Amino acid sequence: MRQRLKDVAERAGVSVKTVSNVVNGYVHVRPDTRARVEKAIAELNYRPNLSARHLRKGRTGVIALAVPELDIPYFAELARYVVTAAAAYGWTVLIDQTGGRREQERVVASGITDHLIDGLIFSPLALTAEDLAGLDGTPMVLLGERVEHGPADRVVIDNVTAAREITDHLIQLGHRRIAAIGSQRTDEGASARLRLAGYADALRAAGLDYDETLVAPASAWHRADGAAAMQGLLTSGVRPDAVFCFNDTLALGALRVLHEAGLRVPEDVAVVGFDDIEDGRFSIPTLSTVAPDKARIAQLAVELLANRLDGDRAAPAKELSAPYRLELRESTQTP
Amino acid sequence: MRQRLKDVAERAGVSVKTVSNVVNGYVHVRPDTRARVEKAIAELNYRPNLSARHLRKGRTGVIALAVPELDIPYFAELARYVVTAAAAYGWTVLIDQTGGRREQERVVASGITDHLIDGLIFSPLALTAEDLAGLDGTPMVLLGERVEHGPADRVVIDNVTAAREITDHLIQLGHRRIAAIGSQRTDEGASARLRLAGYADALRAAGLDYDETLVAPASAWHRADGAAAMQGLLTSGVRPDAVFCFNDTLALGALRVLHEAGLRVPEDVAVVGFDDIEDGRFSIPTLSTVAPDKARIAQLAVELLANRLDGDRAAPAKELSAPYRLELRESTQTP
DNA sequence: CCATCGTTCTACAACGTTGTAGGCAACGTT
DNA sequence: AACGTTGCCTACAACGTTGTAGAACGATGG
Repeated sequence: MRQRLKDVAERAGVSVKTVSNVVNGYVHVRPDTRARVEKAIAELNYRPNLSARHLRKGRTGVIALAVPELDIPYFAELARYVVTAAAAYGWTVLIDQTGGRREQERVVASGITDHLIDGLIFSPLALTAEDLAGLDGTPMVLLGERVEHGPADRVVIDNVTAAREITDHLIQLGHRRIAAIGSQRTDEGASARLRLAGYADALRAAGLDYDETLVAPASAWHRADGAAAMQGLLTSGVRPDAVFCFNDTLALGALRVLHEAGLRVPEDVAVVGFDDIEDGRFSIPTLSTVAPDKARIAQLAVELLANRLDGDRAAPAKELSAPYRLELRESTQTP
Repeated sequence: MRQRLKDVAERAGVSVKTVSNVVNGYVHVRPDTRARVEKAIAELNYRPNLSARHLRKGRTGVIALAVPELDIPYFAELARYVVTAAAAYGWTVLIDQTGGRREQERVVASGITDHLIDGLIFSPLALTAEDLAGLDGTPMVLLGERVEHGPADRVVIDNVTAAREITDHLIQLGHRRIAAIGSQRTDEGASARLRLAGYADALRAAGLDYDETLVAPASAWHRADGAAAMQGLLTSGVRPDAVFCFNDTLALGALRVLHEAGLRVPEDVAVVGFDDIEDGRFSIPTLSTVAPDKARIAQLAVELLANRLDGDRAAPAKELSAPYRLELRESTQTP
């Protein structure tokens, strides 16, 4: 059976509250009493009941991270960093998968994990600012640009500038017919919109035309979608000499199709991605990409949450920006 | 502020318990009362406090999944399936990363998530049966062969047979100098030991010698470790005509090194992996592998946990086996 | 018309924890 | 010797929920 404070108290011959004081490190406990209690705790293998503690204190020590899909490497890597960053605050992280579906995201946001968690780090795909309005509950930190002007703290990276820079890298290398893969019609694609904007900026700055036939949509951003989009570009007859994929998994799918078509990367077609997932460091060829500082994103998100929890919950929403850098590898440069 | 049953009760003009009955779908509530209560719930946006409910009922509706690392694609994919399978039971899944460190695994097993979770699905790397003995707490389902004859339910796949079959596939193709990557000296590598045994079995059955110089250890099973091991094999001068990597990420690392060495796959060296992660379906070349039925593994694990929670907690530990199949792709066969 | 029964609802206690208020020694100060 | 102060400890209440016991009510059967 599970042991309670009461069991420990009886065994140590003290009151329940004294045991509680020992467990919580309260100062005014005589050394010998403390020792007796600690002995009893050890003998009974006592563990506090977090639900009861939470009920009393209003804190669980658990935060949630909600992402669209765990088997998208970017989110898996991010999850790892969040878990690490949260550990510094003694927090456990509960990970939620929304599938990117608005309904599920709404449920998460409005607190399916009701009262079980102290706060939420949330990477929404489909959620709107309205869904978030009127939410009074759990403190929340948003990742990415999906919800602008929302009521919650945010951590972002400068997608437009990053996309411009990586596109510019392709231009510097002499590429002129640069395709883009990953645009999205729906208004769900906030990242897609910003990266497309950066891409267009770079072309304009270099005096290149923005050619719609070179822009391939991708409803989701998996390898298979990248493969399909690349296939579409090739069969439609437009012949890009470079491709900017809006994330790395799209790029890996594109690499695969280029390989099957007998085109060499980077000699015939250069390819860049976005996210810097581990796969891209070992793919053939290795993948040039925009590398957001995921550790920093996670750390900032956790810090924002910590401040919100300890500080003023009504303070105006803050927005922090995390750095990124370009990782230039074989897919744009011969070794 | 957060709303409680009491607030709803006052607004609806009924007792607290009646609101509780409505929330829990108790039958004997007059339709008009129920409607009034539901109206009040909606107006106040009431959400039950799970901690309080748990304290009272002894159930949280949360289970934990503990894996070594989330950014190992196999575990990320598995996590996805577990979350899906658990949803069928109305459970939320809390995901824990142990890093494969024994100390952390011990903490998780002995219930760091104390009383917060109803059960635990656990994929240990370093834990021993002794660590688990004497644990009376949370019901647990173990994944994999790490802990044999432990006190908990298990879901496994037949690693030895699977390894034998994929090795045999290489032998059937005419390969004779078949290397293995991923063996482990420490007793932590239960999967490694079993896969190595299957590999040796296949060689023996075909009348081939087991050559120690062809067996490369890998302390962890990341891409970088596979790359290092493959590099080691190549520089040591042994010249395998095929490589069995004990998981897919090792294989992807090996593919990369073979590519850098100018060796063609599968013409010069055939490569197989284990796990069937998504990367292997898009790598260049695509990767032949053993494909464990991850969805089934997750489903069985969740079912075992459900039975344990609802049924006899003292019943003898059960062990279930999940199927697998061979996925033969380009890395062993020219298209 | 009364006893009985089922339905609908309420009051109370309890889950395990911690904050608050307070008691009792032992101590130092006047 | 009387006083306040400090250290150590205990008793009690409360967090929000649900199980149990039972009250009030109307319907049913004899």
